[in-house]
Amino acid sequence: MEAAITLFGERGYENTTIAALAEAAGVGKGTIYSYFRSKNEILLAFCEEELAYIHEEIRRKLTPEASLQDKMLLLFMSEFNYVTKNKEFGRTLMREMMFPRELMVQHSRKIEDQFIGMFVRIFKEAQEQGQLRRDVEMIMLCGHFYGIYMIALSAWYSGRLQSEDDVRESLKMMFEQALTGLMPKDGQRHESA
Amino acid sequence: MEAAITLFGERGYENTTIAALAEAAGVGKGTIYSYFRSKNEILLAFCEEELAYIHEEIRRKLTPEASLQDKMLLLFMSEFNYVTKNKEFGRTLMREMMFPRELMVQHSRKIEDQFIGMFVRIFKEAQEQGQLRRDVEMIMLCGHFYGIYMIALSAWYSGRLQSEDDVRESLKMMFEQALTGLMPKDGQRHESA
DNA sequence: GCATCAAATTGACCGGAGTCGTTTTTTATT
DNA sequence: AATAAAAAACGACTCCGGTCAATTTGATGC
Repeated sequence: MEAAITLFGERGYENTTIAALAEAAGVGKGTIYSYFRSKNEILLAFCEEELAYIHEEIRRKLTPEASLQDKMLLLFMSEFNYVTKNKEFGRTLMREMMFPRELMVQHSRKIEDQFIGMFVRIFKEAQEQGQLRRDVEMIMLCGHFYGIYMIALSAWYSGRLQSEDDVRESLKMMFEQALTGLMPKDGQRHESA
Repeated sequence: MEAAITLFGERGYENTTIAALAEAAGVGKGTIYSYFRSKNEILLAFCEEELAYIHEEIRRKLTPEASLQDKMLLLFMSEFNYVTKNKEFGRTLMREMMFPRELMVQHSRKIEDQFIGMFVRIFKEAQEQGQLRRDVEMIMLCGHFYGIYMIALSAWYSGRLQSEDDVRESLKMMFEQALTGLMPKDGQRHESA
């Protein structure tokens, strides 16, 4: 793991070979595979540690009196900055997180659960302040917000959103829309030309 | 492409080697790489064709008088069934679609645009019937619905949602919530115990 | 028919992920 | 200390995606 932190940081994930990792760790190539089942598993283990740290940091930055939107924005933009510090690294991570192979499911779940923990805390506060419906399951709320984040991230990877600011603006707008709903308010209905 | 359709169908994407593809097509390995830049590019090209066909089929099934939710459900469940017919094939496709490498961006955009075309048609109808706000950009609407689908699909890949029915139910519920909004209606506010 | 050049084709080759039979180290037993 | 058994470490090897220099094909002009 120490070798991974060093080498992934230095040259990125794809440019780090297992052989190099083994050498840096002072062990044989085969030994690595008796602790990790694949190169991607090393990445996830690596991120599990890193993200736990980052989440702790986010938690400290979160001011309880901020609006739900602002909290979400802070959380996801921190995440975004971490994931996209190295574009190719983040891509591999997100691919493995969102669409894990059978072997990786436990890992990606563990990381997801870190997220869910933070979300739930924030959502409960928001419910108490009357900013969020109480009749929507926590896991669904997570889904709504994370779904929006995923789409924004994906749009960034495909070049539809180009800058960090584009991403922030999109998130902000979509959070607002998700909260108020996509249906017309009754008054606005039937204004068709 | 013909060889790809045959072999991907027979043994799946990962179990098809470029060498096998070349042999089946009756050409050398190198020749393939003068038409496609990578194995994944073959996959995307393959899906571009397939999906165009499937989308045409969906379009035929869509009854104009159905509710927005029902239309979306039909569309995404068709998609879901296609993508998950072969789990590993779908995983690779979704990974490449959502988090494309620089080289693949054009391809994944083309496929996305097929989707967006369908969405826009449906959304316009829904707006005319007063089922959808008019002050939200089309691309944002796409984002909301596709985001929900992505999350559901991801939950299926990570085992949180186990059956097709679980996925359908989740989609249904989340569409409803996205339409009505996650904020409390004014009446319900401040009912905290 | 022949020469020339561009385009297309090819498969030997390369690098890296992952496997496996062998060797080394550790632990347990007498 | 000697021996046996279990665990850990190892790196040569396999497999496959992708590259590239060499070769073949085909078009054009004389």
